[in-house]
Amino acid sequence: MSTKTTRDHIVKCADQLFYQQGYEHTSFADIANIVQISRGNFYHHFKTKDEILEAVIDVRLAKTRKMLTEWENQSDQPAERIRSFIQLMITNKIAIKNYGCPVGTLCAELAKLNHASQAEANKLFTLFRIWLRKQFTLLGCKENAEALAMHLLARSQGVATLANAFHDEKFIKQEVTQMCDWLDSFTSHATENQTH
Amino acid sequence: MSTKTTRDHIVKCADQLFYQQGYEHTSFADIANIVQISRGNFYHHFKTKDEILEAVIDVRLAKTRKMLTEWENQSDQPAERIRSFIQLMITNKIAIKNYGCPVGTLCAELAKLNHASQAEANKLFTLFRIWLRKQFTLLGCKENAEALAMHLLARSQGVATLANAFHDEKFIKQEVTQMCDWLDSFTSHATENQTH
DNA sequence: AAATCCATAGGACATTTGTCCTATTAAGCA
DNA sequence: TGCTTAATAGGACAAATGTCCTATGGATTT
Repeated sequence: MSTKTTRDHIVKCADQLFYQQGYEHTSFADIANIVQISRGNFYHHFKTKDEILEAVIDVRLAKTRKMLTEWENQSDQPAERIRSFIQLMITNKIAIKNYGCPVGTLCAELAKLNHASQAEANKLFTLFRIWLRKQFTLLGCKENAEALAMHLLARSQGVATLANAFHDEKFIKQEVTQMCDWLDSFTSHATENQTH
Repeated sequence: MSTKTTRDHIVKCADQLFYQQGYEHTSFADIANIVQISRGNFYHHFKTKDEILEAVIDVRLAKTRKMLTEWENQSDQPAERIRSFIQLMITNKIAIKNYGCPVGTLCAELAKLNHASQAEANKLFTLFRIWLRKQFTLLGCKENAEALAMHLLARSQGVATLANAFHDEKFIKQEVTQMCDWLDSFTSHATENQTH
């Protein structure tokens, strides 16, 4: 396998299971089964289930930061960068159809559980939020950048929720096209500062 | 209390708890505690936890149907009816901020659990979907009615998800205003068949 | 070679959870 | 009034879950 340490392997498997089955519905035994490890050994690496969750969130945060940086490096045009964000839904459309958005569903679950790691998980949203705001600012929408970032984030979330409920990937494509069109309307006449 | 039978009371309390804490995270004991009933008596009304969930979903479906009918009776203008749907987010903004959308979060959870009642819960979405499609058709957007219904549904879901994650009701107001503006663009020139 | 430390295994343990059984009480009906 | 059925209470029970302890094996260091 590609992971080096046992700990990394545990986190990787837990990450997947938390996404597919939810955090609460995933038991120690579930993870141990997949990792092929005894529960005793398990406890040697993580003292509590919450600790695993923290590690999973940390990994997701790191991966997200890396991804956002890559998008910035791939193009110096903010519109193109934002398009990378939108296109991510296409790349992950099968997973989204089956399990929803990894960020949205985790934050929603932790909110219901009133879990201590809520704030940490929400940072995932914040990463995208701030990054998008930055790109919209660069696009020339300084005044509305924050609202536009939240707006786009919300639309993505909604699309993921419905695609998951209706098991419909075509809907993702459809909405992604609309979001791209919406984005284009800023590059063509950005000075209007419109929000649509 | 306003409920008549014990069964109704159980369903009412379970409904609330499932919304606030999630289905899996709500135990028999939790419900019994609030209903002030013994677990033995509990089992007399519902043989399994799944049965309670079914009853809760049935109640939600009935309430939703009633609400949609009322919106239709309150106005014969489709645009006004759709506005009722959008405005619902304002009415429930505090609950949405605290617990997200009752429909979206339930469907998302049941999807993760791969629960047998998934399809039944999704009917809640379908009710809104079909109703909205009908209103958009009446508005003169026959070709795009289905896409428009899904689009509006998705936007509502996204707003609920983010308002919950960021504990931000102001964002709900903000987006509701935008959705109303978007809706207005159909009444002013409906023949263009635009989707924005 | 001896000693120390880390990884792993397997099982113990208390608690919770969903489920179910039995006994008692209340209510409707003949 | 007597009988049948429904409602309620309290507890039993097995399974699962998160947590924790102890023992063994292997590796590194002294």
